[in-house]
Amino acid sequence: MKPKITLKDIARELEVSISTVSKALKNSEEISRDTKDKIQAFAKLYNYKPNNIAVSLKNRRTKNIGVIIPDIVHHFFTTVIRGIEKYANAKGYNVLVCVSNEGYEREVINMELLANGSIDGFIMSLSTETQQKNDYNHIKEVTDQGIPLVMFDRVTNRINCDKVVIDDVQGAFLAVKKFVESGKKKIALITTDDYLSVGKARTDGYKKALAHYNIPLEESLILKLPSMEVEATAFDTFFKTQVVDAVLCVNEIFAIHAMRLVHGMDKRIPEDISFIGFTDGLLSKFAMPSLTAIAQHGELMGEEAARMLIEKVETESEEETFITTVLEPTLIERASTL
Amino acid sequence: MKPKITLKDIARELEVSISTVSKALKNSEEISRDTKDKIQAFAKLYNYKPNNIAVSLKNRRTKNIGVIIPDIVHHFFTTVIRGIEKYANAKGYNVLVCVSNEGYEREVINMELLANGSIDGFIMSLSTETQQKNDYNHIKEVTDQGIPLVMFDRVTNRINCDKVVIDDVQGAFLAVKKFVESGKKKIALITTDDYLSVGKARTDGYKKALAHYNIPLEESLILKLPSMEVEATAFDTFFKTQVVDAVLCVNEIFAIHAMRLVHGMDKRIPEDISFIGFTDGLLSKFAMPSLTAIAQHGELMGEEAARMLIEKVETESEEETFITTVLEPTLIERASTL
DNA sequence: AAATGTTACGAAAACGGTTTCGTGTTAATA
DNA sequence: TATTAACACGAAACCGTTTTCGTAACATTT
Repeated sequence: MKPKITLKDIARELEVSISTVSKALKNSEEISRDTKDKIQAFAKLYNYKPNNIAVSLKNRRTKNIGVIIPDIVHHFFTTVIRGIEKYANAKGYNVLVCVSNEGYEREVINMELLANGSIDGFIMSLSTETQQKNDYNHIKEVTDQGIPLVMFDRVTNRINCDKVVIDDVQGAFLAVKKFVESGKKKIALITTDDYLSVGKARTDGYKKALAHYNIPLEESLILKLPSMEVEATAFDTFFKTQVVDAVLCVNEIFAIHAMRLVHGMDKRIPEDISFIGFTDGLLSKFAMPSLTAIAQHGELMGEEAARMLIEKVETESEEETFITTVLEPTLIERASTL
Repeated sequence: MKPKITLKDIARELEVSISTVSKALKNSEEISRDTKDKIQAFAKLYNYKPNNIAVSLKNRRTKNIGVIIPDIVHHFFTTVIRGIEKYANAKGYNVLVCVSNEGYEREVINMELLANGSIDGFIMSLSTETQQKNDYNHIKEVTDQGIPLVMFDRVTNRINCDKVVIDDVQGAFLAVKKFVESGKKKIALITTDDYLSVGKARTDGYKKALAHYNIPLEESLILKLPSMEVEATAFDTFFKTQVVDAVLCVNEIFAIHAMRLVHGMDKRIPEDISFIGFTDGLLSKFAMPSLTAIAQHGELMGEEAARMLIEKVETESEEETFITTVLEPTLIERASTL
C-alpha cells in the first residue's frame, strides 16, 4: 500500500520548490538539465502521475466527453459508442458513458451531474420519455452555459446544436425500392408510434417510395405498434387479415418475430414474402433466414459526432453556427429478399 | 450564454464571505435563518450547482466508479453495466465506462487515466490480450494505491481483490445433465482455446458431467477454435466427420452457426441434434429454433459487483479480506432441446 | 460590574496542480 | 569596474470548494 505521490512530496524530498518540480516534469526550458534529470528520474522511480482532478480544476478543461444514451443493452447505441471512443481516444479524450434508461428523470440527473465540471462537452441521443414530454429545458440549460453539444440519431429541432443523423427517409426508400425491383407489390410497414423521431421519418420514406413507384398507399398495410415491445396478438391478426408479399420493419426484432410467424404459416421467405429490417445488428446476420437490412452505420455516426464535438470544444469561437450531418444508409442484402 | 455561477459570485453579490455561502447552502446551524434564506433564494434563482471537480478535489471522493470492459458491443457486458448502473445510481454514484477493446494497451491507459483521481473504485473484466500476456502489473499498481477493485467474469487469481463470477463449471454441468436426461449420448463441445478463463471452466464442467454420468470422454467430440471468430471450415469438417446428437457451445454465435449448418444437413433440431449455448442473449431468444441457453445473469453480476465495490469504498477498513461471490447459472429451456 | 457563554460570521488553510512574475547568481558586455 | 543580460529557481496567486478555528457583538450568569 503505497499512496499516490504528489508534486509536494517530490519537492520536499528533493528540496526544491513545487513550481520547479512542475516545470521540470513538463520539460520546461526554465529548468537546468541537471535539475530536470534529477526530478524526472525521481518521478519515474516513484511512478508519479498528476492528479487529473487537480489538473482539470486548474485548467478548466477535463479532456472528458460525456455521452448520454437511452439504453446500453442495445446494439446500435453500443456501435455508436465504439465510434465515439475510437475518435475521442485518438484525440486524447476520455469517454464517460451515462445511461438515461429511456427516462426523462435520469437524463436530467446525468446531464446536470456531468455538466458540473466533469466534461468538456456532450454527445447525446434523446430518451423516448423526453421525446414524449417534449421538454428540453435541461438541455437548453447546458447549451446556455456554453457547453458544446452534439446530438445524434434521436434529435430535436427544438435545440440548436450540431447534429448527426442518418437519412431514415432514404433508408426506407431504399428498402421499398428493393422490394419493388424484385417484383413485390403489397408492401407492408411495421412501425411504432410517431413520437419517436426515427419512426416518423421511416414511415415518410416508405410513403414517399410508394408514391414514387406509383403504388397506392394502403393504410391497412401499416401496422403501428404502441411501443418497441413485440405484441404477439397484434402481429397475429395483422398477418391473418392482410395479404402482403413484402414487409419493412423499423427494427430487427419486429422483423424476426414476423418472419417466425410467417414461417409457421407455411409461406416461403423470400419467395412468398420478403423482409427487410432497419438497423443491421447481430440478429439480422444470424437470423434464419438471414435478414436483409438497412445499415445505420452507428460506428461512423459516433466518429462523426466525436469529431464535431471535439472541434467545437477546441475552438473558442463565439459564433453560433450549427450543422447537421446526414449519413446515408446502406442496404445490406441477405437471404430474406430476392 | 450565462456562464456557471460560483460561490465566490454569490458571496460578492450578497456581500458575505465565501464560507458563509458554503455553509448556508448546506443548511449549517452556524448561519442565521435570515442569512440562509437570503443565500438559498439567490442560489436557487441563479441555478447554482457546485462544481464537481472542485468538490472531488477537496473531499478526495468523486462518487464515481470506473468500469473497464473488454467490449461494448457485447450483450453480456452491457447487461452487467446495466446492473452496475442500477445499483450505483441508487447509491448516488456515477458510472464511468471505459472500453479496453480486448487490448492490453488500452486497458492500461484507461486504468491509469481513471486511477488518477477520477474514480473512487474500479469494476473490471480482463481483456483477452491481458489474459494472454498474463501481465497484471497495471492492476497491481492500482490496488497497491489502496483503490478498491472488483473483478467480474474474466478474473485472475494473480490479483487479490473482490471478485464476482458465475459458476461456469456448474453451467456446463447443467447443460450436459439436460442432454443426458433427454437421452443424448454423443455430446459434443464447441469451445475456444483455454487462455480465456471462462473457456477452461466450461470445458471442465463438461468433462466433469460426462464422468458423473459415466459417459466416456471422446476428445474428438471437442472442437476447439483458436478465437471467438467463427471458422466456417472448422465447423464443416467437424460436423462431417463426427456423429453427435447434442452440442454444447461456449457462446451463442457458435451455437447459431452450428445450428444453421446442421439444418442444411437435413437433421432435425432438437430431435436429431440438440443444442445448448452459453450466455442467454438476444440471439438465443430469437434464433430459429430458439436456443436453450445457460443464463449468466449479467445484470445480477453487475449489481453484486457494484454492491461489493461501494461497500469497500465507503468503509475505510485497512483489513484486506477479499471475497469471491459465485453466482449460479440457470438453464433456460427453449426449442433447441427436447 | 466582571466573567462567561452564545451566536453568527469571516479568515485562512487545504485539496494538487499550473503559471506568472520577481529575484539572486553568474556570465557577458561596455 | 559598473551595467546588463541570461539563467535557474522560488513565491504566490489561482481554479472552486470544504472546514477548522478565531473573534466581534451581544446575552447571560454571579
